[in-house]
Amino acid sequence: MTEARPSTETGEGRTPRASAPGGGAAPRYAPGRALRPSVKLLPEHARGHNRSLVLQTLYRGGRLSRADLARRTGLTRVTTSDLVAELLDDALVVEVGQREGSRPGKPATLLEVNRSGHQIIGLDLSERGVLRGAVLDLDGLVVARADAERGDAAGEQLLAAVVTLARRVAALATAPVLGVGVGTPGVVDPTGTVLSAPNLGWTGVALQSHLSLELGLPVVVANDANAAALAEHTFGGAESDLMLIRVGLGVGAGLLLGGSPLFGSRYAAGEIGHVVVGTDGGERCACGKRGCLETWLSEPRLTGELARIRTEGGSPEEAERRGDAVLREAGKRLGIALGPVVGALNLAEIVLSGPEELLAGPLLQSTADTVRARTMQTFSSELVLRTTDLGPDIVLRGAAALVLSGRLGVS
Amino acid sequence: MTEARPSTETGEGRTPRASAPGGGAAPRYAPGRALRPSVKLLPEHARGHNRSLVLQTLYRGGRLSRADLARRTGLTRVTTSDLVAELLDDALVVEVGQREGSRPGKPATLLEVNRSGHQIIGLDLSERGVLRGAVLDLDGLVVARADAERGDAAGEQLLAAVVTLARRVAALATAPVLGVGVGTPGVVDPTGTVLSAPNLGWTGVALQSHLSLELGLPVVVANDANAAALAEHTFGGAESDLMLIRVGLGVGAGLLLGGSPLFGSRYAAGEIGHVVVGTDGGERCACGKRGCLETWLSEPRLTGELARIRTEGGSPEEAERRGDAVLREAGKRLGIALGPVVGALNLAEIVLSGPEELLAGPLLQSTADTVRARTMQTFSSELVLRTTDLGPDIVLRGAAALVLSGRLGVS
DNA sequence: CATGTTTGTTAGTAAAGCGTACGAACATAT
DNA sequence: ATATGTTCGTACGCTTTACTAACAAACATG
Repeated sequence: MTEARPSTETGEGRTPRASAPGGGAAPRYAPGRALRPSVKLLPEHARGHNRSLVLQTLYRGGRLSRADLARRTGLTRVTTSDLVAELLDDALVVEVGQREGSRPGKPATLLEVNRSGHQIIGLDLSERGVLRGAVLDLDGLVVARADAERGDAAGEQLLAAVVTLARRVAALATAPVLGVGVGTPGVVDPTGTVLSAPNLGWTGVALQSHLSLELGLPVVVANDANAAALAEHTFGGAESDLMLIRVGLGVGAGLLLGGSPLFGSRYAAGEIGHVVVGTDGGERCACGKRGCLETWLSEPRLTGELARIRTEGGSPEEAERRGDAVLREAGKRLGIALGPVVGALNLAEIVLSGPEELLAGPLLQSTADTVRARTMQTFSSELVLRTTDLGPDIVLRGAAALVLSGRLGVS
Repeated sequence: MTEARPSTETGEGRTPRASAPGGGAAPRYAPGRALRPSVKLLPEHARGHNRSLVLQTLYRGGRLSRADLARRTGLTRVTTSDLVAELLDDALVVEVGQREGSRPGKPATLLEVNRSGHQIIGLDLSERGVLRGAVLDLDGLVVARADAERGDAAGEQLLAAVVTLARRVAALATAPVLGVGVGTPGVVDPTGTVLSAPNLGWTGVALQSHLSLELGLPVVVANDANAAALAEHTFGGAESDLMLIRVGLGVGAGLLLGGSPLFGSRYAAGEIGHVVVGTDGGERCACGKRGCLETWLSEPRLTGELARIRTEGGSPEEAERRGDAVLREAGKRLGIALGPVVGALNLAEIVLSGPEELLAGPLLQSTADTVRARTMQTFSSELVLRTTDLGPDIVLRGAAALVLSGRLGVS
């Protein structure tokens, strides 16, 4: 079931330049890691890049022949053919018959991404009280699920629970596992170490290397909001300059700029929950400040407020009116916070993810109105502001997108 | 004097894979353009990358031997030697004697970037009423200057004036010109076309290709604030997650994230002047909204306000007190606008550029205080907020940095 | 003076992509 | 039916790139 090796991953010190490892059917390339300008670039890296390029083209373009791929990528038919042979070998691509329609010349052999040849394991640690896991296919669709009660586990104990869940999910896979993606709350560095996640009781937990060692599989770890943003881009058809806002216990954001996730100087990009918004005070926040975005927008605060209104009586219409006012105010605050970000980044799209019944109505509308009223018209007229279509599985699917992106260079 | 060919630059269609063009001593590589995942990557591109890597290492590291470079880059001594030979050939690097000090082994031949082997032409179109030009060395220091009155030239006429100035500056160069960098206000796309610059009366002006054709030199064009941000990073020792705020006629910003400039989905990133800030009204802005950042922070508005206070009389202490209050309020507004951006991007550094007498005192202090009061402590405690050390030449030097980065891969 | 160290270069090898050329398989014109 | 042209996929040889191995030069030290 598991196919890839334990993956020391980073620090590949002395890479043997041989073509295929003895291990058999393992994918041969760890493609396109971020090309920091301070790293040497070998021809074999170029090959990995081109291999990803071919796969990516096929992933986006549907059924294509080798010649089509060559035309689209700019590579030669020869080279393309060679790369395709490798991908066929690794069971990432399959031939699906010949092209119909009568044209002159030899009929083209159509290729497609092998949707059933591999599966991906996704873990979502961002929900309160429960650890969620799933097996997903290469399209990011959930094939099987397994959850685990979190109880009040934290620290080491929680880490063990995550490993156990991952094993249970892995057992559900019906095809070789391409890798494990994890979306976790907190600050995560690029090596997959959770630097700080108060909700989980984690500080400096080397989640990626630990899981990878325990499972013998490649593992990719990222912040849940970043994962969700990637999901929105890969599976939700979102633009490549995207901000995803997650409303839950707190408020967090994931940013995709020019198609690649933003980490920030201390890997804490997207932590907007404790930004003060507006110049007119506001409630006191747990962090000590007054008027943090979370004091207006978090799920507990909103549901609490709505419940209070309902219990206070009054006509149903009156309650709805007051409830909408609360939601609109929350949306307005979000809009106020987003204004400068939209201006500074020239974002193309903002996506809200969280409890649909809270976000989808007056809140979203009010956010949109506020952003438009507070930024240059050029920006706001081209800005798309919407709620996600990916539903509650967004982080699981984002985890899958992490693996696709990290292992295959597909996004 | 000019050495490089007219530079069709983009769209290199059929690149002959021959090693050196007949033209003689021209640098052979146009290095490290942004590696979009949708572009094929050839071994020769890898070589360009490695060449840049060696040069960059030397640029940052001072005097190093070939063996040193090999150790730092991870490349072999052989490969490094080969790349260095090329760089020597192109007069980008020089040998500067042997290493002193008694160690065993053959003494090392020290190398250095050839500071005087090439020069760069920088143009700054962002100042009111004047076009500024300069010859700079590879360290970004101004060697010679030439300015031109702009008068009320705009559109075609202004474009011609820019070409004329560029020619005058080029005539001042005393070494082969590596390229021409231009910092211009407005929205600039990556091909160097000015999509929109109201101040200059330009819409869709293909500045890069026009200049390049006229001058027969490689040309790089960017927004002035982006250029300034790059200058701050390359010459000012700033971090690689940086936001530079330019206060002048309006307010603009340039962003450097992870060391590379951010363009935004419509290439309009950094346009924060017309973001509404605060929730308490404010003056009406030329753009029609109320409370735009520019209504608090622009140079005309601040100098006007200060002049008004001074003419209104009162004791000097009273005038100073009231002047400081104006500056503090402006700083506070900037801080309010920056809060969400700092939180969303986890910036490491914010640099202010503009009239020193306005920015350096209470304004800066107030901005810093406000940002700290309105963002998570983790962020603010690690955030550096300061005015630039590069002075009024920041855009010229940024233009030079553009050329260094675009032509040599050095930043 | 022998030995060890560091530097920089020479020679040979493996990988990657290109260009050319070729057979296979099809449509269409004669 | 045959000839011609087109498109697809592959085989062969070449160039570029960076690697390994080996070596001479130039120094310090016992």
